[in-house]
Amino acid sequence: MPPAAIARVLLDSPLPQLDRLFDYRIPERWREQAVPGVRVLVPLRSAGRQAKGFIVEVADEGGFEGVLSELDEVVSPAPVLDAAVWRVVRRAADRAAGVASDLVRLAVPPRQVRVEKAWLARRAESPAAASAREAERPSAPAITGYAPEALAAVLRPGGDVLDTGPEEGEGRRVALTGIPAPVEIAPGVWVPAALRTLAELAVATLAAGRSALVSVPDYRDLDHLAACLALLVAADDIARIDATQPAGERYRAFLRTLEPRPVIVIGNRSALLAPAPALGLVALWDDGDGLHAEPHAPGIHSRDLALLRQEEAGCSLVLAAHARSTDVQRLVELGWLTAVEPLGRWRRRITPTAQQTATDAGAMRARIPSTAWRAVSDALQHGPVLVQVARPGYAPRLACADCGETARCTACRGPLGVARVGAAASCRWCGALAVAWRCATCQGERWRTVGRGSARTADELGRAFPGARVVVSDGATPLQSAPGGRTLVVATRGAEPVVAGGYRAVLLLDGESMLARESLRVVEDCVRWWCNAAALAAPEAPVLLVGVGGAVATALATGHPERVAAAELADRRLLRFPPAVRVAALAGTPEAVARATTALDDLDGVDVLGPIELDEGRVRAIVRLDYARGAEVATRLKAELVRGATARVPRVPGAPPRRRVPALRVRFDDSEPFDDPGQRPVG
DNA sequence: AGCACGCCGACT
DNA sequence: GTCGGCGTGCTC
Repeated sequence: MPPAAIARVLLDSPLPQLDRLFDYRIPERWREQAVPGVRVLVPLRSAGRQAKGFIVEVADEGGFEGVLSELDEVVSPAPVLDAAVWRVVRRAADRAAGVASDLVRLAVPPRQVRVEKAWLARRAESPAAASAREAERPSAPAITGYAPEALAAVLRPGGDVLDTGPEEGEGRRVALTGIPAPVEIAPGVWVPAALRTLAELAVATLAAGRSALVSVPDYRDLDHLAACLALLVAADDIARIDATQPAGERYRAFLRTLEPRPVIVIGNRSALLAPAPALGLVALWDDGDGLHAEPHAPGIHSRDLALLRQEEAGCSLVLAAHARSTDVQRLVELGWLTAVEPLGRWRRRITPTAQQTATDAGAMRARIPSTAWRAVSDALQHGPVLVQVARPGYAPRLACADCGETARCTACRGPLGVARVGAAASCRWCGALAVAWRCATCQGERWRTVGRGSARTADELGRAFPGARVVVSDGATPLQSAPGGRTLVVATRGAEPVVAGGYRAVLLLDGESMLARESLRVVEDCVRWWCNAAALAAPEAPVLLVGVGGAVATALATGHPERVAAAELADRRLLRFPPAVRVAALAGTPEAVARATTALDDLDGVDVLGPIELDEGRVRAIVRLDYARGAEVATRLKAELVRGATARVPRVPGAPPRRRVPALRVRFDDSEPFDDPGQRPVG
């Protein structure tokens, strides 16, 4: 086939009105190199003005009627935008009324010229290397702790969409409950068993000659996963893609995923958009973790990326967690995912323990019921004990000593707290020291501490259990692992370290205040935090949850956290809240928001909450939509975004700088609008 | 975003 | 007569 004459190019621009393919004539000198996936420079509108972009496809004739410009330059012959990745990116952007290039930036790391040149040179000189290494394929490991037949479909090689009928697809997409205990993978090296499971699944996929993508929410998970994989496969079989790496290393890992030899890609969100040949498995750990929600536009959740990637590749999908999210529960109930549990002996029970009313026995004793107190004492004889608390610092909140009103920062209205024993009060949002503080309500000048953070809990436990070493692990300074022996580990939720052999007891404090947070997802978040902490306990160790009762406690006591997800989902269906429906938050000028909601007026299965006032002159409305309406709503909102981007903001005469704030912002599937911003956690 | 095009007010 | 203000629209 002769080289094509026309390149269809995606421009690297965040503007919604440029989010489509532009045709360019390929000049003779670039004919060989102008292939799909390469970075290019193209003229845009006027000579001299250049835009970066990617060739998405080439053709002999374009659909464009006008006169075509010529491509300026093929930046490099490396085809960095993979065709399959492009299809996923396009679909993901369309689903969220977003701009594809925002996702391409996530999928394709910034170019590193030296690294790329070295890679291209190596590739040119040894095309035989790939086949030579075929012989070194790892042997398939067993998947520890699960019935082999439960995961057989996940591990079946092949899996092209075309040869997979509905029956054959059965069991290929799985909601996997993790094994709730740490395991020793090498002498003295302990990791959460669930991450070993993901490593085993990935290696089994590689052994079948296919690539695997594994995405985890945070870096401690990633380190555990990497440690497991390092014991099972060669370093060259693993590509680690995460944003904290030096740029060169990251780009080298990314280029590895472009090679024809199958690879295991690990990382966070970006790993789900790695090219990876012959994709056999997409796996995601702990989809409920907030770190899987992308803060940047267009804010696609890792779970959605995983689902789209799996669908595009027709491969296996594993969404693994200790506690099921309502989103995964929905997919299980739809039959889209098959639930797989570890073999029976691994059911983890969390024992609810009633909160005692305070007596004169001391504050700490009141906070810890006597049964729990005894359990901790006993467990400390045998090894470390984990105490989970809700908040970091010494005193998470201060209140006016006179009127009791929450003490707030004079600069930003954030809540004041005390980080360490004897430290000065400071704002938990902006960090400003509270000098010359006065109560906004009663003008009082003295405050008192309210509640206990990790530091204060550690302080008190240290005194209550003399002879025990106390260590603190919180969001600011998380520990990957903690020492054994007679140790009390006080950790904020999500920052619990792993200890050798597992904790001999786990005490979950502050359940009541964690549940009191005003958030749509508070219950499933709490259950997730508790189950994840419980999973760090030794197999037979007691796990005690203080001060939580009701159906949630019952589900946890019987070892069935998924029942909480089912009940929550049922509630959300009644209320028409996500994930029973999809939502789109529309923020902007009242006119732009009104026009956008009007554009959706005639659609069934779509309703609008609000708009409500935000800050100066801006409003927000929430659109709720049935899943079946997703494509139509996204298309119409995208059209509104294009219009809003070109229409000017009404100008105020005499106003100094004309704000270049877009008239309309659209964000799909973000539950933040349902949460109380006043209780925003920080750090 | 940028940049050109276009249609009304003060100017050599 | 035309220089240039910024409102308007487009980018293969």
